Amino acid sequence: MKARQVMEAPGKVVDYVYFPETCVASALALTGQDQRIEIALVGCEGMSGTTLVLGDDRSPHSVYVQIPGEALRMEGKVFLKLLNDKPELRCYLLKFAQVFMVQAAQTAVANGKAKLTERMARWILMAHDRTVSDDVPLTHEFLALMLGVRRASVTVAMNDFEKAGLVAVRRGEITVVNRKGIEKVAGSFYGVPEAEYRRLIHYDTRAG
Amino acid sequence: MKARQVMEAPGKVVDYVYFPETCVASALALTGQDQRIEIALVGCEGMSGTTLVLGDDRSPHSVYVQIPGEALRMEGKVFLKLLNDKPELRCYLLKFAQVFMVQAAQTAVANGKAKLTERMARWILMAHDRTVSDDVPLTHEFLALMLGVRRASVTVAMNDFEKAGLVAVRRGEITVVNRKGIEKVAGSFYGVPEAEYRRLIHYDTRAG
DNA sequence: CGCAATACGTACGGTTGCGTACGCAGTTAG
DNA sequence: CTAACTGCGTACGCAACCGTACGTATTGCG
Repeated sequence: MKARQVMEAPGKVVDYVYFPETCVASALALTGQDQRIEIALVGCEGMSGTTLVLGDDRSPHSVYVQIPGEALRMEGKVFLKLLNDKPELRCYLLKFAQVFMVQAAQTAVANGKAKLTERMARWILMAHDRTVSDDVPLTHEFLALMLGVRRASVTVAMNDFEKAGLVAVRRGEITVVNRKGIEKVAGSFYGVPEAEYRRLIHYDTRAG
Repeated sequence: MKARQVMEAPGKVVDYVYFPETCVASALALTGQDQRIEIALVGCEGMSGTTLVLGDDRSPHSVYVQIPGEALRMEGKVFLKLLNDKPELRCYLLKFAQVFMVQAAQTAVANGKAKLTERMARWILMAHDRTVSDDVPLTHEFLALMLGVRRASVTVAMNDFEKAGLVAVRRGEITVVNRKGIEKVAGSFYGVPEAEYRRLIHYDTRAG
């Protein structure tokens, strides 16, 4: 999967569901016109196309690849058949849908109450959880789109992070240096969906 | 149901599911410590306890009555049995879960990109959709909690709304006067979950 | 190798909303 | 009746972030 490759488009029928292996995808919510913001990240812990699990056929969000890598995909129709044949699969995937919802809810809290640095730390941690290396290939421009802020604000905040020894920054790439430190910055804005995931699906992320 | 009566507490097992008739409930997301904000409103169009529909037994949110009124309730265990016996019921309720998720997602967008006046207009409309009269009994203090802003900010914004002839304000009560006008203020931050609801469940709200 | 495009650094005034604080009015309780 | 409480109006300095803009460094491409 290449960067910015589309998995779901808002209002469109979901033709394929994707199960990321090493790539990471962003789910963006959008208003009727223009305004958009990220609500969740999906990596190997989840899937795109949860709307099918919930019995709908169209996506309410825009989902696309944020960090390139590999993913498995399946035709929507085949997936639906599988869901019907294997009740335990649906049961499992419903739990991921719940985690997804919790992630969206926590994003709402963060967007409403957290400062930019806290939100950015949260985002870096979520991305880090879903990548194999410590490198997150992403431009400030895109991160700004995700967080719904100016590109320049990201640049300034990221430089502060670098000065504090939390990350290393190169053109189009961010490297996690001091994860604990970033967790400290994110504070209580990071961790709730991750804990929920562990509780429901019993699988450990980097967060431990 | 009296105001502030609890339907779900975060991390607790959901003993009862509620189906509001004339009351309106708020779902709040909270971080590990203190920070909280509303992510969705639930009225007669939906239910509390969607987590049970998704196969979990604990609530990730705090849900309580915001506007008093009547509601039906059912024991969680009975509800689960019913879900298993009636697949079409589960199918229906999964769609509401999806609408709930979209509502949370749109709240995330609004919290990230909208101004206070836009968010407040959005909230008033959502509450209005779920009440029978045009009166929304609610203090500025509580609305501030919902929106995650200062109480004083709500007061100022609400007075501006009143001066503009959009609402009438009395102690602890807001009356919708010019709904169209409020919709104009909310702009594209209102309407997405409502359209989704109509699409999935074919039921018209006041908006329609 | 040179040019264009991309990505990042920086700056400045302006707006929004915060934190805090105080006063007043309506409402309830003794 | 009066005191306490709750809800609302208002004020002031301040921090965060925006919109806009322009400059610089790196990269890709012809």
